[in-house]
Amino acid sequence: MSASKKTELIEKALLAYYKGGFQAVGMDRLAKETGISKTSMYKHFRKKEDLILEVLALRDEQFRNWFIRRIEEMANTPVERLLAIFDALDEWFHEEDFLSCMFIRASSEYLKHEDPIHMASAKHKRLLLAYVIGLAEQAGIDNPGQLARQLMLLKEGAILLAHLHGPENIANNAKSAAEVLIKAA
Amino acid sequence: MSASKKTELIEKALLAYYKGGFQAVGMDRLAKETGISKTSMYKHFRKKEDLILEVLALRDEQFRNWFIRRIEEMANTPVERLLAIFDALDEWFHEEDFLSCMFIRASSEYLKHEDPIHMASAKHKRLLLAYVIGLAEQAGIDNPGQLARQLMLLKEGAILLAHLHGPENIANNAKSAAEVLIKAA
DNA sequence: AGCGACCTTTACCGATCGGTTAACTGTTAT
DNA sequence: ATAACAGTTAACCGATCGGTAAAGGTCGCT
Repeated sequence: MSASKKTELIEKALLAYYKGGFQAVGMDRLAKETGISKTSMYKHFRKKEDLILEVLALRDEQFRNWFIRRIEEMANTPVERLLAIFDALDEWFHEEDFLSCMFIRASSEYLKHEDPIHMASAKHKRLLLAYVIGLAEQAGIDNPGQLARQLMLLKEGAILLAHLHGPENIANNAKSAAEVLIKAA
Repeated sequence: MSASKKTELIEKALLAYYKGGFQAVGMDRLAKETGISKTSMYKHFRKKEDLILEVLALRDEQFRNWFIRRIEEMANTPVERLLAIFDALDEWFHEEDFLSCMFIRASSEYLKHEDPIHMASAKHKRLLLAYVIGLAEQAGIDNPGQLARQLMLLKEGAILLAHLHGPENIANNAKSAAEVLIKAA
């Protein structure tokens, strides 16, 4: 299998896991859906966990790229960008196949803090937090870490409730809370 | 099996699922851990899903009782109680075996909106929201629904990040955001 | 004692799980 | 022609999955 085939496998696995869940999608089903035999998969990944970790690495890159690019397209000043976080979320929530955040779900399926999959999920959230802290610093806010963490609370809560109760008004509600928090900071 | 035995089974299943996850804990393992044979279990539950639904019903009752009681013990005015939400969360996050919220996890394992387990999780969150709306109304806040939903965003985000990054300062951070939101409302 | 009704246990079902073995195919070098 | 090699495949492994059937115990009742 070529390197591009490996990439293709990871991309297809990402879609299958996103639609169906990590534990629920087995290696046989993955082989059937991707058209790649199990033996070929296991040439590249010692364990299922290793494949999942590569899937999460791809998703981390994809999502952060999309999220940050979208925010910077939609707003130009740091403060506006802090608010644009929630406009980007709103777009995401209204995608046809939105099924929560892959990393939230991963940490719910792999519960223990020492689990590599759990740790990868935590890392993704930390990287996003770091970006938001950067925006808060550029905005000249006192205690940018505190504001950024509060906006992340709103963001994670919004993802959850958009999945549980549907996307209507969730992001907007979070955005108006964010406005208040930013003005106060 | 007596009715009390059935209750005992549900209680033990709750602990096993909370520690290990719904999909990861199979019926055989459950039978071994509880000392109750599979056949006996299937006398009372047609499917595993039915058992999970009863476990979630118990958890819903347990958690909401504890949460509301704790809030009302800690504070007396409606506004103070809106803030005490986050003190109660802080206690929860620091429990030794805290492993996120059972309903968040359930909705991450059973993704589809039509899934009964997913729906039970959504219902739990709606019941909690209703309680918070009640507090906001008692506090005489304009648009109590909006404030309550925003506080719920903070709450769900706090649960997630306490699970992913550890409990330190998460609830406190959410609480100071809540103070700002309440003052503005 | 003997019958039946209930409850529990053991043993089993086919399907699927994550993971491996060994045989097969196609290409290249000699 | 053939040997060596890489890449792929189907077939298989023991374990476990959710769920069931049949046998075994225990009880009150006659």
